Amino acid sequence: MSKAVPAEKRASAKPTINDIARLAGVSKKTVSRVINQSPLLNEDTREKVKAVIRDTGYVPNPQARALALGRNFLIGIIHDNPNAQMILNMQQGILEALRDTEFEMVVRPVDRGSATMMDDIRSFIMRQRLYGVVIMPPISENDEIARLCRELGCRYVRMGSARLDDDAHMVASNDRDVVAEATRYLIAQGHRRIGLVAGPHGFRSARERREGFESALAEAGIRLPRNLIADGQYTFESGITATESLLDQSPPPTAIFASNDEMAAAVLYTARERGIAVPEELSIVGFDDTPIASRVWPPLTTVRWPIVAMGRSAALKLIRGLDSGDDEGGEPSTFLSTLVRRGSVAPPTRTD
Amino acid sequence: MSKAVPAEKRASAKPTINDIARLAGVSKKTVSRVINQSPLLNEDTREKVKAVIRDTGYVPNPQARALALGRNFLIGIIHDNPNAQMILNMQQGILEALRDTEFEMVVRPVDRGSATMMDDIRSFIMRQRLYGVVIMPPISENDEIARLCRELGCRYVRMGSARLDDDAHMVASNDRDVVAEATRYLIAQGHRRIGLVAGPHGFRSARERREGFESALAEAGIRLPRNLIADGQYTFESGITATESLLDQSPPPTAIFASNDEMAAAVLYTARERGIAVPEELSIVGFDDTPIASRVWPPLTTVRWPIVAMGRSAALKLIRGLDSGDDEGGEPSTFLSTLVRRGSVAPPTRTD
DNA sequence: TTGTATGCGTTATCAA
DNA sequence: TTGATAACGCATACAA
Repeated sequence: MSKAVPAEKRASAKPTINDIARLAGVSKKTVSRVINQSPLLNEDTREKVKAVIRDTGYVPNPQARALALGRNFLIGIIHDNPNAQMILNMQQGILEALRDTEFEMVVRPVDRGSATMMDDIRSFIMRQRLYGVVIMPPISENDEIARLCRELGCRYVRMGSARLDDDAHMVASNDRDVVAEATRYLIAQGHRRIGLVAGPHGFRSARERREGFESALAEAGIRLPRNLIADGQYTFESGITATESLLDQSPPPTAIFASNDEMAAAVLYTARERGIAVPEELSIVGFDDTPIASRVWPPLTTVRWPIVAMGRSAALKLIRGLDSGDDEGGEPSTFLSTLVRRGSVAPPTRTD
Repeated sequence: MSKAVPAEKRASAKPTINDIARLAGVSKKTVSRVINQSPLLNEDTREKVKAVIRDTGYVPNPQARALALGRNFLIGIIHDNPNAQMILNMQQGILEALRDTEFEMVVRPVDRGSATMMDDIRSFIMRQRLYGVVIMPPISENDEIARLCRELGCRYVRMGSARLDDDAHMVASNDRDVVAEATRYLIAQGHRRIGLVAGPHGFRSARERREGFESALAEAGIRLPRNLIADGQYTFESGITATESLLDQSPPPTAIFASNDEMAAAVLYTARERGIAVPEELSIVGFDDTPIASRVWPPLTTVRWPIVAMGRSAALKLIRGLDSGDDEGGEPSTFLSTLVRRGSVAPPTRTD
């Protein structure tokens, strides 16, 4: 090919694989092998090329790689989560794992109410040729999405409150266990009439937390009257309504476990509104350890799950999937949440 | 689930521009012209090709376009923001603008303390060949980053509390005005000793809010003693310290304006800790209208800025930059924040 | 162990 | 107004 047409390349132009090959006196393919860490390469050649790459500051063009490989170096994060802090913590964990790799993170909020949600996700994955996706709760509980990912050949990891999938596709917390622990803590403080603000029907996390709550009561031989369970939707507003129905009982509960912090904050808010002293007349336990839990007065006893670590692990599962088929000896799949004890729990001052 | 969807979407058989050209009986360049809305095209040809595109469900491959064009269809969002809700609202606004376009959003948190921050941003923009970036406060106040974007030929829009750049590169709120309004509201309630929890030095938003506060006091002829100004860092913890120093004054203020909600929550927290009744003994005003403002008791009077609309506008400024050189008659650059009155303000019960 | 030729899906050049 | 052909930067088969 003649060099009549192309103009003299500017010194500032980004070097390409051709420049490296020319400067190192090898073919492009050899440079490509160095980049992709091919095992069959003479060490001297490898070092020579590496030196040129260092000197020139060469970085492979991700778009060209994406085109040639038929897939992009993008990790998607799919969520329909109202909890901003959780999403950001997850993003932080994922980005920690992606730091110093060629991957970038793209975010896609979805609307579970939308009729086109599955198609949206499909075109998101297809168009961007995503390398993999991390699916956040509660949308992660939707098995359809996991099936779609498999169908499209897109790696995925789901985050959730229980094991919904095999180890390679899951980072889970032990919601049931830790809620049982939290409930035992309330019982140990002397509480017997304990109310539950449950999460929405159909949410696995809601079920896990409820079952943990119920199992701890059963284990202590405490009967749970039906009217001490109020349904919530994980929102502050629904928490208000649920709390009102609990506090209207006679006698009212001396403690309430709310299935997330939003609703726990609503319990506290409602108690204040009614002039009920917390924790003296009413103890409260939440779940998530979002910032709000530590910013209200009194600060809320709650459950903290290691979301950043889960995000990091989820991303590593995705990008490590390259070399190791299974995940044994790799990233953990279950993460232990812990009870954080703050000022919203005290022994009951009233006994019935 | 999505069986009604046209079968062309199968992963195995994605049509390419060649397929469209063959089916339409034209060259690929002509198809390319249709895709890119080239003006010099026979209408009949255009319609014919469009019909084939519709029928096949053809979608151009973004990776190939990125390679050929030398730039990607990605909008970056750069932030170093501790306020999760603000980031998510911004993301929502940007995504609303990007919906039904070929653009995707990629998120990049940065660490202003890091020595490599500028290099991180540079390589982020260069490697991904970003189409444009939205820069969130407070990092948006850094003029170096704007200069870097210009140098790299990357479009950018900054979000901030004041106009730091020209219209095409800025979405700003009127912090100074609205804080003056909030302060006048406190004065109208009868407050004279009003404390300020200021934001960090060097933050433009902190300066704007402080100046709005001071101007309203000056305008009412109220002298602001030096010891009624406490420095904060926009964090809850710093708000605690600042509030303590204010409440230790004698006499203490009857109202406090905190430069963001995190610190306003800290004011409330500290007041509760000391048994000071809010709003009877102490009125509180915050800024941001984050979820926490409406979830504490009493709910906080605060300033709400239209972040979703600002995000939408920022993204539109970026992707509209194509056809219209200037931004006249286009997206607005200034957005009006509003005072949200809740229960944390009341007339003072004590007069000095 | 290394190189050559070709493909990935699109856009740009320039001639028809 | 349209089309043949060459980029774009990298990876893979297949040779050497």
